[in-house]
Amino acid sequence: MNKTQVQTIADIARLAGVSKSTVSRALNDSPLIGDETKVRIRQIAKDNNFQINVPARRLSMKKSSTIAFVTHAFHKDFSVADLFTLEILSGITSTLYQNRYDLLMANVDPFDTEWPYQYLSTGRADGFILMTSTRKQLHIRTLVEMEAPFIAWGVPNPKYNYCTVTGDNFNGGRLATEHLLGIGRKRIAFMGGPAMELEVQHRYDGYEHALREAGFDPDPHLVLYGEFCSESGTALMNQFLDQASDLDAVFANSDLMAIAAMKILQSRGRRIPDDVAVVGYDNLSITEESHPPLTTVSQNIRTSGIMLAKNLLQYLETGVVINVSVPVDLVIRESA
Amino acid sequence: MNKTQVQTIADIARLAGVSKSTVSRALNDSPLIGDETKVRIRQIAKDNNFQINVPARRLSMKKSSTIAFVTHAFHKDFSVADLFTLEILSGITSTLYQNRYDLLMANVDPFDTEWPYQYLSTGRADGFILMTSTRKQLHIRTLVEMEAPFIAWGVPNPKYNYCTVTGDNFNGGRLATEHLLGIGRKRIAFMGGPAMELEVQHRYDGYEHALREAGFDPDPHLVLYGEFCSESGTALMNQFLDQASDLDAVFANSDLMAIAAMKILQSRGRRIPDDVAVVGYDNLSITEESHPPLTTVSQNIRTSGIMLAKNLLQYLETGVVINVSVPVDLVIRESA
DNA sequence: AATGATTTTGCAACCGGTTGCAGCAGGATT
DNA sequence: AATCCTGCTGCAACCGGTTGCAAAATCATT
Repeated sequence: MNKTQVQTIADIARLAGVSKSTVSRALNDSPLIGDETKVRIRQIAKDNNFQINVPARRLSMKKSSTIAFVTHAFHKDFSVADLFTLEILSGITSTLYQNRYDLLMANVDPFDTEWPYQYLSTGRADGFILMTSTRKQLHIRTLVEMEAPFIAWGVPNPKYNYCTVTGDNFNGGRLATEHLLGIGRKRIAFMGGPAMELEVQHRYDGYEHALREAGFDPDPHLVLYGEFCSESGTALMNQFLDQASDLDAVFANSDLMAIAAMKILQSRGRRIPDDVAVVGYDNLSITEESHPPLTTVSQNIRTSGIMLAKNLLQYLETGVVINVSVPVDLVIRESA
Repeated sequence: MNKTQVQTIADIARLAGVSKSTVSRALNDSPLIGDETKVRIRQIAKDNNFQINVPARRLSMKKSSTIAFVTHAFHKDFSVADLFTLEILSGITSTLYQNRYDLLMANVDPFDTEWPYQYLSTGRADGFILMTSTRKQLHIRTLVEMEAPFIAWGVPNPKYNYCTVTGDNFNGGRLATEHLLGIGRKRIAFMGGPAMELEVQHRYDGYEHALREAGFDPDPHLVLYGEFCSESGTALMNQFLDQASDLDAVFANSDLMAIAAMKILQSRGRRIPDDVAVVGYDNLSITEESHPPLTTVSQNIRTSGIMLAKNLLQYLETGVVINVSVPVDLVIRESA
């Protein structure tokens, strides 16, 4: 494809009248090579559109410079439910690109516990960004026991020591609830994600904290748990309306849940935010276009993506485990 | 990470009492190796969780077994506008996985025309799946002139010979329009994507054909062009209502446009489908949850993803250029 | 001019897998 | 018994880049 005859360091060496090792060192900016030689060699490489052979380099360096992005696509197709995953990819891909790393999409069978070997032992990836929620704890245990380098989105499992990036869930719960209280709502429903998830628990803690600070006791009839998806939003909103029809606000643990909830509310004759104010979570791009546009807790998705990539590369380099809690903000639109 | 001492073919060779070449041939099922030897070596490899070193293999084979997925993330973050790209990834990743290929996410500066070298000349990727619509024709020209292996989603540019997968756009336009005519609509708006895109032109052709078959002339006031995104859907719907308020149906060139259009219709007092029937395009996962659920032309996204991957691998192997038109179906929900 | 120190560059082995060709062992044929 | 043929396995070179250590070149000092 590159029609010139210059394809290897040996070719450049021939043109420059030096040895391969000199060319390699010059291109890698080694202090062992004199400046005049270095400049001359680099100019020859540039003039000939020379590109280093990456498999050869990876072999000799014993390093793939590739990160595997672990999703659930193996057992369930991508859909709007994965919009958070898509949006966080922007920060990840751009950061890895800047650090000259590749990002590969890892298909992982959720019932397979040997899959990291297929990436690490083969030299296809140096580490993993764990994004899937399908059997996440199993994957985390697998990776930890295998001492495989990885970082996960979400609250760290206190049983293990590994890198994570999460949003400030407590504060998110608090901000959302304070806002709803601040606009005069009193019967605020907590539409939770999976109850076993720590971030859901922390968001509940923030919600409860804000209520108590305002002199309210949480009402168990106003607390339901599901999944972070539209279907749950629909089901839980219907259930809320059946068991606590006097609710005047909903704090949903995801935008998808919130938007689905709004549709149910509207279809059952409630006006948003007049009759029921709604707050979501994440600040996905769809929130600007929802009907009405959704007030939501922003997880600073791009920043979180950047942190996921940066901290994994940091871990690969230094072995230092970092757990980051990214600040959240409340983005006020029309639904609350 | 793999704590056993067995990490290379040389290690397996030592355990089996044979040479490296015998092990390599046995693992690769070469007919030169006797069955008894082959079985024995494979058992040893399995017992020791042996994994071949992929950089070494790629170096010696001069083949990366990696496909680069070209998106626009370099200059614009991922958002719901990229939901089609996300959903088509499922078919792509699973097909590449089955064929033992990796998929890497390629960040490409839309103003850069040298980017394929960074993947091909370096041996990081064997070919590209071109998904971005940002400066797509420039990328196509770049790849063609460079004789780089690639496949693109969309109608082929007749100036060049390269692999493509597209939906049957003419038929899609026809099906949507026939359906609207069949439920008694007469003033059907065509909400087009970018006017210069061939698939948009073909969808218009199908729309026009269906109208003429039913004895109608297309009304220029009922035809507007924009982009395949929500913002365009909003703007064009407003414009339609201003210039052709008597329209009784809309055929939008994407689900995102259609859903945005429905919101505008509803906000201006029109009932869907009573007053205005709406048909979208793609059959993204959000169409099930739109309000009302959207009738849409399905592009069989998963099948299209599978074809993209399969046909690129076929091209890499045989050099045969394949242009595929995937059949579309009309998925009838509540909006029309 | 000789010697020592420093700087610069080259040699060649290695990273791990693949494979063309040679060599060996065993069986068949003369 | 000798020879030939076939099947099986091993040798070692290669793929392209990196780098420890040695050698060569240059500069400074005596």
